[in-house]
Amino acid sequence: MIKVDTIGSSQQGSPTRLVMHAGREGRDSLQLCGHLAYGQWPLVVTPGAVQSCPALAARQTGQTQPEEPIMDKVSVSDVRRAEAVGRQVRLQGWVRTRRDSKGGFSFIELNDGSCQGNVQIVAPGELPNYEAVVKHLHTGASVVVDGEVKASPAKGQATEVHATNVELLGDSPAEAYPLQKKGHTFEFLRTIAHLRPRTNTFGAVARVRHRVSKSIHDFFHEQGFFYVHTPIITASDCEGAGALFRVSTLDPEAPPKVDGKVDFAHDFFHKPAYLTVSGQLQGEAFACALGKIYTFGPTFRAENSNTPRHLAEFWMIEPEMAFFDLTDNMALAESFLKRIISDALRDCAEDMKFFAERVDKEVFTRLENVLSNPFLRVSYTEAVDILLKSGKTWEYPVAWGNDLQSEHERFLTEQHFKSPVILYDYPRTLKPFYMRVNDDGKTVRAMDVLVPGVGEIIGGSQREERLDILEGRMREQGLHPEAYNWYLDLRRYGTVPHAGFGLGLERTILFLTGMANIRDVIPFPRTPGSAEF
RNA sequence: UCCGCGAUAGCUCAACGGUAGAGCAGCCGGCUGUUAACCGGCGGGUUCCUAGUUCGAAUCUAGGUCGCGGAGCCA
Repeated sequence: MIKVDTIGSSQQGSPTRLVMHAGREGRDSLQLCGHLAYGQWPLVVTPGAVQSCPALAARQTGQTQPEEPIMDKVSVSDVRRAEAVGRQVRLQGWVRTRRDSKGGFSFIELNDGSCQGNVQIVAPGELPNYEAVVKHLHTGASVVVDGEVKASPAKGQATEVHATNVELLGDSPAEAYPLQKKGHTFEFLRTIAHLRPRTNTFGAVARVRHRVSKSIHDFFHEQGFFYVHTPIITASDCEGAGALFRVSTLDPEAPPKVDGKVDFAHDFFHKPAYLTVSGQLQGEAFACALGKIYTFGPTFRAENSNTPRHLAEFWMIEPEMAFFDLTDNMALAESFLKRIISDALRDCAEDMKFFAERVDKEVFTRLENVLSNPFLRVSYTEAVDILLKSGKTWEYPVAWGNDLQSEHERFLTEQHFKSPVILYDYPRTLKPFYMRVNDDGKTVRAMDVLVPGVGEIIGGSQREERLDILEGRMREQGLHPEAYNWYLDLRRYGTVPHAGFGLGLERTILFLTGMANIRDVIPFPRTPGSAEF
């Protein structure tokens, strides 16, 4: 008997590298390390498992390996490939559906989340538990299946697994399990957010979301950026953007008071504290030291927004670059978005095909259009001219100095240009203090990237690096420069031109997948009045 | 927060002041290398809550709750 300590393995589908410490007693351990093709290694083990291991015993004693059934623990994704034919495998997953044949056997559609598709298990009537277990497998039940991968004689799949063993791990009573073998509305699935990842759509969303997250890290790493973890709790109540969630350990029933007001000097941080609405200011500090950085983390807005595009808790990516001007910033934003799209199309082909067929027929057209065309650069002033000359009647009036509304942005990107558009140089009165003032004195170096279908997906700017002008802008907006002392230090000591932007992860996933509601592209959405699960 | 729409079987919906139904799924049976399988049968309801109008309310009225869409705020 051998106690397995650790196992390392390479990517599935390629030769497997196993590192195994197998101690017979105490410190008498053996590390095996080598590149072994599938089929050579008859182990189905997990760390901590105690089991007999003839192959390892053979290695230790120099004997040849015994002949016995060879089982590789593999994913559904692996066995659906034609190359898997002939392999003996162990699969673990959840039953999607079962179809019985009076020929005396059953088909089981098995999914383990590794990919969009299921693998068809052929379970013969000869299995000892066929009548008792297999014929009562319900949607949602968890099973272990051993068997041989064979080419499928019927249409619909390249391979199927002929089971030699089917073990039920956890039943899923059909009369109670909410997920049925039929389409459900996203609205209903939101009420069972803990089960919805088991559906086609939400599995696909989760895999695309993972791929996008990885693309973000890959892209920035390759470009020489450093990932900086900016704080989630902030004690500066003056970040400007949006309503804040308060963080406090005071007793809400009886907070300490001074002069009738809550005395935050007795609170955990000795002052009022909040959940972050942006890591940008801290990001600037690190950009002004490391050159190019990005943040990627959760962000919180306490706004009472009830729309398919807003969450109270969402994930945001905020790159910040020293020695970048607005032009550099736009170029980065464009290549960044294009990279995310092309990675997803290449590496999530099956899931993207699902979205195109079942969620949004336009998704490929839209993404390919974005990939193959340069993003247009249009100044705010030009955009206002276009809107004024469009002959359209607007619910909100268009005039230089007015903020652009959803209807204006949608017109520009969806009807007028039919392409992603970067709008830049907005009136200074519309934008926050940290954006760099242009020589005209009227506009600031802001940019918004608008995409068809979603609207604003990126907002950014070149930052104001001149101390006196920055302080003036703060006062202009009713802020106290003293409260931003550390931020102003970045301009007092070795100030540099720099720029950055923010990208909403969930809005990016909406854009990529064609999903319509932001609550359906985050695992457990938090919205006003709703923090279930 | 404002405007609009909605809430009926596990799910999706119908019933438009007069006995609450269908499809799907579930259960049972039949049939089949099946694949959103198909065919037959069966069970399944506090019509969101509270109050009101009425001989009678799923239906009309008022208030509330929750959900969805549009707008604002923004990513």
